[in-house]
Amino acid sequence: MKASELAKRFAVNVNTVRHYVRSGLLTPGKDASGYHSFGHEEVRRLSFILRARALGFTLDDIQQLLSDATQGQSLCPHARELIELRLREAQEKLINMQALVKRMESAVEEWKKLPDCSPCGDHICHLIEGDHHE
Amino acid sequence: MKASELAKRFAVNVNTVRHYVRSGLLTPGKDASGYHSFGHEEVRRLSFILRARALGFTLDDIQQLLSDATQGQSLCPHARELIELRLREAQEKLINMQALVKRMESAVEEWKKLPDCSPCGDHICHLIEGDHHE
DNA sequence: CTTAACCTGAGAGTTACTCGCAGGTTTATC
DNA sequence: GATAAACCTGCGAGTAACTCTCAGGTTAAG
Repeated sequence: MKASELAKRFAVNVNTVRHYVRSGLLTPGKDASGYHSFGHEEVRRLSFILRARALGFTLDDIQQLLSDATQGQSLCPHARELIELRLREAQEKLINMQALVKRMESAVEEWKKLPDCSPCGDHICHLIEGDHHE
Repeated sequence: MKASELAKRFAVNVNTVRHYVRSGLLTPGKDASGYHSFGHEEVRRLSFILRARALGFTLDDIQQLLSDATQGQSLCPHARELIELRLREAQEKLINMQALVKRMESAVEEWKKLPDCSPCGDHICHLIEGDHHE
């Protein structure tokens, strides 16, 4: 199976597959003319990668887990540890995003009440510099 | 005022100030020995940049707004247009983050009920590959 | 006068792709 | 059998917004 076929099968960009090859997450063989040759094992690995990615693991995490696996170790403890770390990070990021969206939404609302202005010696843009979102 | 003093005054990393200089957001003068010299104008610009950044504008947006301002134009219409765009993007990102965090939280919960395993021919990690989060 | 502390620009590293390129391969058409 | 369209390859660079490191120059302290 060639890179483009694999990509189509999983509905991902061919460049994503190539990116995974380049970063060592996938290690296909080569056919006579130098084309990648993905077998069952690689299909399974890509499936694993996409699942893990959807659960918030980084590509580096996934690399570590796959390398645990090839050493025959149980990677579950490692996976549990990593997902809790990534979850904490994601929760923090989520809180920041929520606050940002709120700030943006109130700014848009407030700005509706305010007229346009021109930059003068005192300010660059009274909308952005104003005290309505402090 | 030198870069490090400006950074301290706004409680940002010196490298952030340098980054803004490098990307043309700040254009300080130079003293006799080649050190940056930030005046009132630059202080005001940095203040503007940080406010705008906190409202979700990208550095590129801010660059555009500042360039509107130096041309004496009212940048308010532009600012209103940009913030609505960035708000829509942020809302979408927020929704994705919420979904991700939910997926991660249920995975962590589900995994608590499951034992560790070793990789075998059928799977790499039954936690990640399992159907409990479909 | 030396040394520590500071400054500079430039370059690389971060994340996870995505795109473009030059050059080689395969397939289809004439 | 020639040619062209449609693939494939590795590699380099671009994305956002910093952050870190480096070598080399400057200044303040002892």
